[in-house]
Amino acid sequence: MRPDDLPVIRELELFAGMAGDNFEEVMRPAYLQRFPPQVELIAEGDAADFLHVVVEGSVELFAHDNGRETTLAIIHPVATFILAAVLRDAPYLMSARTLAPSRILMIPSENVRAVFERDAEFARSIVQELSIRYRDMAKSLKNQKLRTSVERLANYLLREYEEQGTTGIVNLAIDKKTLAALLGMTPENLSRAFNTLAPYGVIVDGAKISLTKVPDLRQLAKPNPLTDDPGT
Amino acid sequence: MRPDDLPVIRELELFAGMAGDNFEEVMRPAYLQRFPPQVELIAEGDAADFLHVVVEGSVELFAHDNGRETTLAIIHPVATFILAAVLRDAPYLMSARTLAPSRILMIPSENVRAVFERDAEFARSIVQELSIRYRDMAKSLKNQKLRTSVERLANYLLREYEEQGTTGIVNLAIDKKTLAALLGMTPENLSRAFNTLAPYGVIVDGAKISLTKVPDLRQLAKPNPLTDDPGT
DNA sequence: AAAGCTGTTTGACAATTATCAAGAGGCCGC
DNA sequence: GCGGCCTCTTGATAATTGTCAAACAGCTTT
Repeated sequence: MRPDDLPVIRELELFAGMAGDNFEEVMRPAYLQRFPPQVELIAEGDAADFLHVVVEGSVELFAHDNGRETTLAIIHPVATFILAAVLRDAPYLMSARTLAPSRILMIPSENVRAVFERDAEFARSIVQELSIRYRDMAKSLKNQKLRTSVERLANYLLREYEEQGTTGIVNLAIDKKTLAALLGMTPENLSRAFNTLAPYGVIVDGAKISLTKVPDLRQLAKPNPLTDDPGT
Repeated sequence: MRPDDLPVIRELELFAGMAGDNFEEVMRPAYLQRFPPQVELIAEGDAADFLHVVVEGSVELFAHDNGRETTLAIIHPVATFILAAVLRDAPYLMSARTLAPSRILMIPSENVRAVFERDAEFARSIVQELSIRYRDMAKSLKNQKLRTSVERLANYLLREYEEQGTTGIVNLAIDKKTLAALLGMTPENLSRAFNTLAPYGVIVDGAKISLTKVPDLRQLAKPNPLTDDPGT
């Protein structure tokens, strides 16, 4: 592991409060690895041997059932994934693959659990992280059950619009195919959903989306903090 | 609170391991209240002032968006709900209403958080509970995104079949209307989904469902522990 | 430049799901 | 008993979403 990576990880809310010694102990057996895109890091059903941290790049969490596949979340640096499986020592419910060239920190689960047992501050952080993740998952379920595909796309665009600084341009960081899976629709339908949004000022040019009538779009999307705001 | 209620609550995995003094402290300011059916206990957006425990009866967690409503979970005794909001001191993402006459224990959030800070065993239990809830939510999302409504119904019936002791009879504990909302469909469609399952040995008589061809039903439903098994 | 590949888009069509309207059946109060 | 109310079901229809096939653009490889 590069020495200049540690501080970045230390800044992660999950690790920020823990005692120095314990941080050392968690990190000593960890290793940081570089992966090309489209590498499957974990597969659903596998034992949760490592807590993963996306240090650089991005990771897609997806799952299968019935021969179908869907995307459940996209993880951007710096964040952990599959924390719940690690804490319960249970099989992963999702698979994960890199979307971009990525550097992934892998911490053996037993070390995470060991330090959790004796570092109260770390335990507190874990609870906060888990609560956020639970709530994000609840929001995703509401989004999926209560909205049509066009509404989901509209709200996604508005969220990205805010996160990317409310310039009129939203850059899609992921493939349209992956976006379709994340939004719970087929790529064909995503394409049509973009067309449906054209009268609301949504202009598509590859991965570059212009939003020229944000108020109109907002009226259609009816964004709701209790469904949309991530990380609260 | 009745004296004979405390032991039941103490048995809850969440409270089982905590020190006696701390259990006292959490319970002293708590109160146990009786509610008739269809009482709204909390509303989404409200501040999380109390951790709720269903001691008797049952509670539906539901949410709104866009004028539509959906059911996210049904809570049976003895279990907590809205733990994540309490821990984060954040607004509830879901509303809750009693389905049956119920007794609900309400513990002030600050007491939960206070004891969490100093009882390591309690903290451990909270992490386990949160992890389970997170994973249940992830399973619900997979269920919703990867399956058709008929498949969701078939898997629901098979889960109830197992939980109710694999006699050929499954008793629906909830309204068909509520079941429809839980499974993410309209009541009309639930009715039709039952008809679709008739050739697979599903015979409906009010709330009493007979399953006469479980292997056939299983072949249709293709149940998957990573989507269906609750509480793991 | 041609061929092949991937991602995306479009069209035609089918399956799924929702909506609206109406009716059947059970339950309760009067 | 009767009417009203509720849940549930059924039918007709519409909206939404998915599937299949084809075409195209942007790439890279040869």
